[in-house]
Amino acid sequence: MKEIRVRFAPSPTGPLHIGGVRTALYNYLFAKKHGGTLILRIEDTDQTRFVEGAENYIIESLTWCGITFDEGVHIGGPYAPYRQSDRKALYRQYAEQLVASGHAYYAFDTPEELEMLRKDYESRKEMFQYGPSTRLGLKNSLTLTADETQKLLDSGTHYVIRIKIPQNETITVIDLIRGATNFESSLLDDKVLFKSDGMPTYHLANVVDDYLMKISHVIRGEEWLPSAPLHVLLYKYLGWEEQMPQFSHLPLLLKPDGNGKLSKRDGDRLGFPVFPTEWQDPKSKEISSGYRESGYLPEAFINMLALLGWNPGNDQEILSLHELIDLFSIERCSKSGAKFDPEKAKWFNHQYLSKKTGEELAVFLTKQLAEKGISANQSYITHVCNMVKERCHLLPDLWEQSYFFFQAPKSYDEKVIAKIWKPQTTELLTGLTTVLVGIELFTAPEIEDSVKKYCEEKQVGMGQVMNPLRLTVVGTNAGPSMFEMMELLGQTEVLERLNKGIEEIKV
RNA sequence: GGCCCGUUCGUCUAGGGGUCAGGACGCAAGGUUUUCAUCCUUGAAACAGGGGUUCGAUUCCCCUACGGGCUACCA
Repeated sequence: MKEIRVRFAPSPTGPLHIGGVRTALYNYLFAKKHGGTLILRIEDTDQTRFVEGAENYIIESLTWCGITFDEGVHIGGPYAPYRQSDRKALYRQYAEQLVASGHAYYAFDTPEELEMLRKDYESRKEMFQYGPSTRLGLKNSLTLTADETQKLLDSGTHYVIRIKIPQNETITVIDLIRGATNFESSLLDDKVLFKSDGMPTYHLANVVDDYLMKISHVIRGEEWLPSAPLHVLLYKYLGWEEQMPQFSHLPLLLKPDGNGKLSKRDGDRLGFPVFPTEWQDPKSKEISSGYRESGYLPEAFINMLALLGWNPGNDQEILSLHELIDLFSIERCSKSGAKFDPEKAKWFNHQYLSKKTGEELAVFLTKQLAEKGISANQSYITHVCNMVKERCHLLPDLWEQSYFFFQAPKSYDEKVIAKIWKPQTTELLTGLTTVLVGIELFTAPEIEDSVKKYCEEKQVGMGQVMNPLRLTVVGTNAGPSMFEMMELLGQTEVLERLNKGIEEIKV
């Protein structure tokens, strides 16, 4: 069987959004599943769209996701270089080979001429197509004599090389997800393969590199399906039909609301990240938020993404990277686009977060505390994490759910006071202080015991005491188990807060 | 406009000629909890429409509608 070699081939035109990450992920899963090789190739044939730092961003954000490559622009490999601009010298010969074999031709029309032609057609409500029906009326090596063509070439006139699309052929694209799709060649146009700046277009570079790098499967977004017949033709005309990779076109990721494919704007508009990690535009300096910075765990992020357009065929939703590799199959990818759901992304993160150990989470909370100038000992922080982790969805919740372990309340929630602070509360709590002072071993069970006894003595329900007590200790009516919390805070601290509360809370 | 792809609860989806059309997110109601959250239980919620084929179609075929993608010397 043919060796499995797949590639992720982004353009460094900006940060990679989650749709791109998913494409990378599916390539990764496919490669790992079949013991194959995953390659990172940078497709930077359009130098006008180059964005500083984008390539680096792609590498770093995928690394955060846990997606690793076997060959690529950042690690080299047997088919280096892996950046198309570094392979520039290589493409011209293939374009010229196509001209020589009669499957392509030189075209000398300027962009301005073509633009005018398009406008002209448009005004007649028609679409201009550089193809079989029009190419004989344009300035190219098909209409010029060999002499004239040569003269233009020699004089340094700008030219492009276009594919000569055949007249009445049906081109079949076999796709592992969608099956066979037929395209009529007469509806295709003579796409530019080689640009006047000496660079190939995507179509040529992609086919040449996939061939040269022995790519066995092309897994890419659905937006490439319409140009797949062109690629099939290229393999055929270059004489590489036997080595043509198998195609899979992934469905698109759509906006959570409304219609259309997910874009950067949607994130800003709806308040969720569309990029794996934070990105700052080098020109506008505008910052786009990332999943990492928003407090998502990479495992959760990847798990969520994997299930957007693929599923294992059973009800299991929480899947480790290892399980994903094990279960993945390209045939189980869905055909229709998936609307992205930010709420479910949070749910996934909650699942992973609550299963982390206190030690693991302490690393994050320690960092958050440091930013606020708070320090505490590690075992205390670990304890706190264990106590609050199940209440957290995103990493910043660690602090949101536990701040009162690190600072006494500065104020008390008015609404809660109104609801629970009764006329006899002050007296009840004052009595409680003497009970708490008397506890020798300040542990949760001991405290619970004493408080229960106290309530029985006073003939009041636990809530009468516990709710106001929580208010004095936390500042509001939220938080984990009071008794465990008190044990962790310690007798002195609890009494201090209690006394302060009794002092300050008046109805 | 043309070409191509698609269409199961609001969303992600399973299923596939005879099913109570299953799960998850979200939502609602109960329960647990001294509180909030978690958690547990329950509930509402879907086969786009019309024609075929068939004893039977959500499942197969066709048409329509709707959605999406592409239609650059961008990728």
